[in-house]
Amino acid sequence: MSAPAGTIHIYNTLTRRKEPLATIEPGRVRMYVCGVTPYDAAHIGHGMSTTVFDVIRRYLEHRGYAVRHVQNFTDIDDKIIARANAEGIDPNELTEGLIAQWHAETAVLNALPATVYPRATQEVGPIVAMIEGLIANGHAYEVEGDVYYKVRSFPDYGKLSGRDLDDLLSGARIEVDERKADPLDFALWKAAKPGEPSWQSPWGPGRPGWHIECSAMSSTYLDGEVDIHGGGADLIFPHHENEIAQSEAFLGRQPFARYWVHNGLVRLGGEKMSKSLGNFVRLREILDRGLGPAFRLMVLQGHYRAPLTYTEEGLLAAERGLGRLRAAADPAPNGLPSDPVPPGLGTPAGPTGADLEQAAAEADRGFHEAMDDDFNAPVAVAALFDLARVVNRARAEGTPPGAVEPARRKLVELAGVLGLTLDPLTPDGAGDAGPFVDLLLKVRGELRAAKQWALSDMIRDELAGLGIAVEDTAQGASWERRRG
RNA sequence: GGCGCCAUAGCCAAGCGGUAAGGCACGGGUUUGCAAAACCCUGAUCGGCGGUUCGAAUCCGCCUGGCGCCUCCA
Repeated sequence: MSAPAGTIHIYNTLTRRKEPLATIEPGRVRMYVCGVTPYDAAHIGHGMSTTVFDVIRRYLEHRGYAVRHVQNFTDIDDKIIARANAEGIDPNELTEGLIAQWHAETAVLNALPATVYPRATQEVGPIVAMIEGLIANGHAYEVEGDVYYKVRSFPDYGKLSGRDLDDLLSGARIEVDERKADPLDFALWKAAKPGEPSWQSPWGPGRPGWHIECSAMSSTYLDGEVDIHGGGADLIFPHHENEIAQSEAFLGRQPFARYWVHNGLVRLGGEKMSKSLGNFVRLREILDRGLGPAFRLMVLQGHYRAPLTYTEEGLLAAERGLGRLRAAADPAPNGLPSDPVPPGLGTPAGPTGADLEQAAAEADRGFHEAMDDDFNAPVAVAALFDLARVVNRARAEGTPPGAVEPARRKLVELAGVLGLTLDPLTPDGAGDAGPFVDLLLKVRGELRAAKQWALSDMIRDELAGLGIAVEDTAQGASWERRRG
């Protein structure tokens, strides 16, 4: 095992600086990541966010923290109601299906499941209680069945997004609702319109506003105080700003969350990808092609706070790179058995076991230094590639498998910390065709033995056309299914 | 109009004061019956102009070009 020693530093959107991680409880991290509003299929922006926070969580756990990871579903809102109406189904039916799909897709992405997945519709009690508290302490008011948050009552409003209330007003893109005391006030509770799903409340039937559910759920599931509060950069304003206003006004203390962490947004064609712009790629399109791992690597090769420019070319480049890592991580490359020769003994050629152990130690150190520094995954990944090169070179130069093994294991271990599984592709992916491919290659082996090059090459070319890559080695032919 | 971010080799992308990580692609090799895979070699002075400094891609100013938020959004 590795023995990381440094302190983890995290960039905090609130202070705009990297800060050493100091958790509320030693050895424990309370992490709240804003989940989705399930009204449509997940796109790759959700995939990026999921991957980013999965890696953060995995790394924290790797460093010994017990992470309580809460991720919500905001399963009631205008868009859900509109979509359900359009499809002629109940909103619950819509969200149930999409939430099930979400779980399936994030599992394929190899994201660890959250500790808890609370849903807004199942937390109405705590939500109502919080709104009542905000009215009681003067931070909210009711108007005709709606309840609004009084933005001017919270002096710190704007501290997360760096905004000034008067500047916001001059933005002038806020709809004027004469019933609100201030145009910037936002809804905590919306009175039900005819035909809409609703819950009973002291202000009549209605439903929660957009931001209050996260305040209530983080309070309920993380005892009102959060270590890491995360989400996409597009949530900084107004969502997280409003969450702070609600939670800190309600709890009467601050900070409600210590570290605000935001991932950069996926760009497509030079601009932000989003459902509202209509320029999105569904996550499923990538997963169905078996490129989930490549997607993860693509995300990891950029910094989590920087925007990620998504292109098909970039995804395939990641898949190629992943292939190299997989080759190095393969315990029995090209059919070679990984014999149990002790490291450092009688190495006839190539780097010695000691060389490889040193390379593994260097990779380990580089990896942890990078990840400790605000989860600098691209640098950590570079350490993986460096180690992979050392492993492949050693094999090429004749270092015995046993001497290579420690470095190979280190590669698999570190990749695993990032959620990258480096299993070889060979067995899966071809389904029932596997035995037939084996048979063809057996025949081809006979042809090659007889130097029937034209025929044997034809078999190889035809298989390539079917997406099966054949490689000849000293130990015979191996094959794998190409992804992409 | 307000707030903020970015501009690094063909593409993607780290670095954030001491003389440019990594990935993909391209080209040249080694290996191979030929391939593939793997390995080796090869490429940038960091958008432009000034300034600070012994020293700047890294700090400051201006310019140009992108982008995000201010409205639902991971």
